[in-house]
Amino acid sequence: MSRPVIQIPDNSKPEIDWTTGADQKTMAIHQLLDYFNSFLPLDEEEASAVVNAFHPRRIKRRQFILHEGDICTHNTFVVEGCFRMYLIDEKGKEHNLQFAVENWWIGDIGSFHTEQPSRLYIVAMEDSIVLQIRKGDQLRLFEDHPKFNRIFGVFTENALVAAQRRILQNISSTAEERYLDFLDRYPQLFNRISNVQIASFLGVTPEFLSTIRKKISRS
Amino acid sequence: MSRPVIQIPDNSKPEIDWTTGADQKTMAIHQLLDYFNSFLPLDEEEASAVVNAFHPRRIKRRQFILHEGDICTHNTFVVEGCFRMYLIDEKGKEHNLQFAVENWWIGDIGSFHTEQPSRLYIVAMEDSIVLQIRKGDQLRLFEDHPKFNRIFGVFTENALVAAQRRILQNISSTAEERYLDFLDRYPQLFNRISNVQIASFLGVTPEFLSTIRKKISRS
DNA sequence: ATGCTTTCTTAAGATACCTTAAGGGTGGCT
DNA sequence: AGCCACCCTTAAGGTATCTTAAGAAAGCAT
Repeated sequence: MSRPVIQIPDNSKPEIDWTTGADQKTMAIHQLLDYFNSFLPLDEEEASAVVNAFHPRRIKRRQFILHEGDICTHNTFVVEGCFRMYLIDEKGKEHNLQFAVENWWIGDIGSFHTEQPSRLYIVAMEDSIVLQIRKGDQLRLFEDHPKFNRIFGVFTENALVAAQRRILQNISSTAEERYLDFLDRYPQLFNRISNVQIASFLGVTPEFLSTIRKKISRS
Repeated sequence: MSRPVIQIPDNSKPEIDWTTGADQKTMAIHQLLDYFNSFLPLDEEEASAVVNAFHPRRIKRRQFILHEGDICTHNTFVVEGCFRMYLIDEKGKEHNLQFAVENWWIGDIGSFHTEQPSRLYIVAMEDSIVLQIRKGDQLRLFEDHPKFNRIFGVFTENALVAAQRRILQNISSTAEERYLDFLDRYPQLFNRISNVQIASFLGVTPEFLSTIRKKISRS
């Protein structure tokens, strides 16, 4: 029954063969530069500082880029692919704090900033390509080119607004409302991520999400 | 070094009589400068920029400093007193997103940044004294004195980390665990704020919080 | 003091959500 | 092809939390 039809046209996917040369870094970096430019246009110097500061990396499905106990030393920009960041509680259950797909950032900001061990895991849910910047390089970027202070400041603010929104929803809405809002808000995610993971993000069991979906499909 | 040159009235009592002259602004501002200095020491110029940019204001209990539909035009530093920021849902129920007491910031960052009408209310729970800065003045402060970019960046990051922590707790913990954590985490708040408000912050009804408290007291 | 509002509590019945268990479907791997 | 891992669903019974209602205690206003 009305399971949402999954058709991902693959033609949009820039198939990147990492082995064929230096172009891949160029392509990935270009995507990041476009992204920065959409916030505040960069001049040549700033753009080349970005090129120098970020390093590309291929991540295989199920590969971790952060593990509990590690210090989060990199800030990560997703060029292609899909990640989730989660916590494992005392009972051994996973709870998804965040997803990240193309043009999203991911990392444990707390650990990155304080340099204390993280309690979080970040794992690739698909084969992925990322650009990473080390903390020291990011600080240098901020000092040498103050514009990045502003840009990253806006990212953090946006993340905070989204987090506050989610808190309000968690304390005021039912799981069904949260699920409907998720579908509305993240159309790029819901046909790409398993319901198990979405349930964990919403804070319900997969079984209960299933009954919610059944109820919705009857409407 | 940098302790800004601001006259401190010898009177160490926090009792502020607004009518007796200009000292009150001095005292309030001094508290804010101390606060900034505890993050990054300010030089004289920066300190005097703060003095010029922030305006003191007395807020009476039950008085609003932000109302749904308003655009949040100020960033607010609490010198003395206590506030809560909340949302009213479709059913007319209030849900507390945040509290703020001495040396905390409060405001609807989303509305402040986008200049769109807010959906939130901010109200004083006690007679209070605040220092406010207008958005334009804050931007000017950032431009003229880049250090404030960093300082406010740290504030925002800390707020984001706290918000993420709360999300994880909401999706992984029971109400009792959340309440115990609240007591642990905000000892300055729990004997100052009514249980009705705490319940609304935790996302439970006051009745249920009452049964939680009863259960805890029996241990 | 008298009343009015707010707070906290208690309890009974309802609803949201979880746990456990089971079965079927799909895709990857050999 | 066959097996295995993972995902999705369904259902029964349990727990967490809400709703409604009521009453007692504490603060605030007239």
